[in-house]
Amino acid sequence: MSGALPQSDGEDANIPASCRVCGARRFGICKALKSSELLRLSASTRRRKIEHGDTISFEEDEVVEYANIVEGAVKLTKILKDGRQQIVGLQFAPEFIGKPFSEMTTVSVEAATDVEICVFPKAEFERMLHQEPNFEHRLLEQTLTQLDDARSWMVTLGRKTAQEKVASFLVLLANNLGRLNTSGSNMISFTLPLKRADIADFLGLTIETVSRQMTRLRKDKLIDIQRNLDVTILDMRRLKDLADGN
Amino acid sequence: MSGALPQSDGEDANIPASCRVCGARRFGICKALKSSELLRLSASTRRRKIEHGDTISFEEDEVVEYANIVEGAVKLTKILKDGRQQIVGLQFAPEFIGKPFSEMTTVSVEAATDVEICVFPKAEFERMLHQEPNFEHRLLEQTLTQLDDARSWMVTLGRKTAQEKVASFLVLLANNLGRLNTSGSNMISFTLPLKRADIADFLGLTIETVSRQMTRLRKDKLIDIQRNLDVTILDMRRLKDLADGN
DNA sequence: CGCGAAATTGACTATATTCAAAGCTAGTGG
DNA sequence: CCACTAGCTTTGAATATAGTCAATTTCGCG
Repeated sequence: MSGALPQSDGEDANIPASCRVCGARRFGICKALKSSELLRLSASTRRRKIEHGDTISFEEDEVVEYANIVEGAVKLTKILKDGRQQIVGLQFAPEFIGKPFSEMTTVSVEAATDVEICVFPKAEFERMLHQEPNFEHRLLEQTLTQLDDARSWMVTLGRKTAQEKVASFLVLLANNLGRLNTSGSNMISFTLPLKRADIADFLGLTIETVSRQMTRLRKDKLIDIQRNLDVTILDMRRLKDLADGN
Repeated sequence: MSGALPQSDGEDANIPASCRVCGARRFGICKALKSSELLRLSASTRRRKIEHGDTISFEEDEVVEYANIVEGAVKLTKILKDGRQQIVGLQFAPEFIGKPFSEMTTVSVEAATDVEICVFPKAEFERMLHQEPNFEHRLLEQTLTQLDDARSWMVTLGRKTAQEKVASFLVLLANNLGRLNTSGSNMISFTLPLKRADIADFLGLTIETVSRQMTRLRKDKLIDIQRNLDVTILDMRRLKDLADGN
């Protein structure tokens, strides 16, 4: 059946059905795989849906599988013994989740929105990495990007004011989730994938401080918020300047 | 000549002389190279000494070469336009410096101590990565470790008090530079590779706050400091607990 | 409509910053 | 060898920013 139909995108007709619409195949690590390899890997993968708020794996869990995010956003968190928490990363489709070549994870992974992931068993994934240098190369590139992101965020955590932190957060989301507003102007809209408590944990602030800064940005006409979670950025230029400390 | 002598460590006698005593060969990315490959790579490398305080490469420089740290410690920094600065990483021998597969760097690299590095030209290094999957694998492992380190430090920056930050910094140094004190007790000593201003930039604090917390740790008999830069940790257990927020 | 969770707002407090002054330390030259 | 300087570091006092605690308001959902 698949062989008879013309492929709209001109790609190999043999790629697995579940991969065909998967962003990870086009922009994630699976891009490095040939169709035959994709087919083989997909034989041992499975899709899993995770509800918003559920934990995918706990800090210091044993590593037993890896995954690509197919849909949604996840947060990576670390906690101190007394409960203080820090979100150390937000990841969106089609990024890779997991800590290859390790026995233990060092972060908790939690679904920030409703999430769909494509799960690889540890052994099969690592075999694939070993056999296909391009695959590992791709993973290296993603890891380098994540390292860059982490270091940029360190500047936010260490050196920015509460106001600048909140602005930085909104700019980050706009870049990852933002859609041009239907009104046709250059306003950008998105739905917050995190509640205030999580935003606070991401920014190293308290809920109250986040709330106050949001209010201030609203009063300054940089953003608009509807029902606590739908954000419209009214002036991206000024918001970016604020985020960058100008 | 080299062939006639028995090798004390039983290793291939053909490794380049400069690599023979280099920590990167045993613990860094060069560990992944066979002696023939090491020989080839070393043909295009050169050693360079950099004085404490000198900048090795600037943020947003074009990437033209990579390097291994042979001796000493370097700091990776990012700055905001108004001059606020954040150190986003400290690296010690035999770690790798550089941003592979990129046009531009995203951090400044500066010698924290007097430093010796082993420089690879961009093209040759990337060719080696491409030809030798083990080499790239090793780089991936180092990058994953750096990502982990960065994320751990994000907790320090976002969620710890000034006191805990300074304790965390001292524990970090003890792990990387510490030597058991000559007195034979379980005290650990090292020389600070950073002055107060840099420590402040690493911890997201001011000079004065760092100084006050150091004084407090000294008064609490957790550490001792001689001549502003020689630190002895008197009670590692308590210092670690403090750093971890217990 | 009414309930519980989440977010906002207000008043007060604490922690770290800022500004200012004085103390060390290492290196230089008399 | 000592005095002097320049650059760091420490210390102190006042201030500001974000945190804490508490009260309301808003939102989402049965």
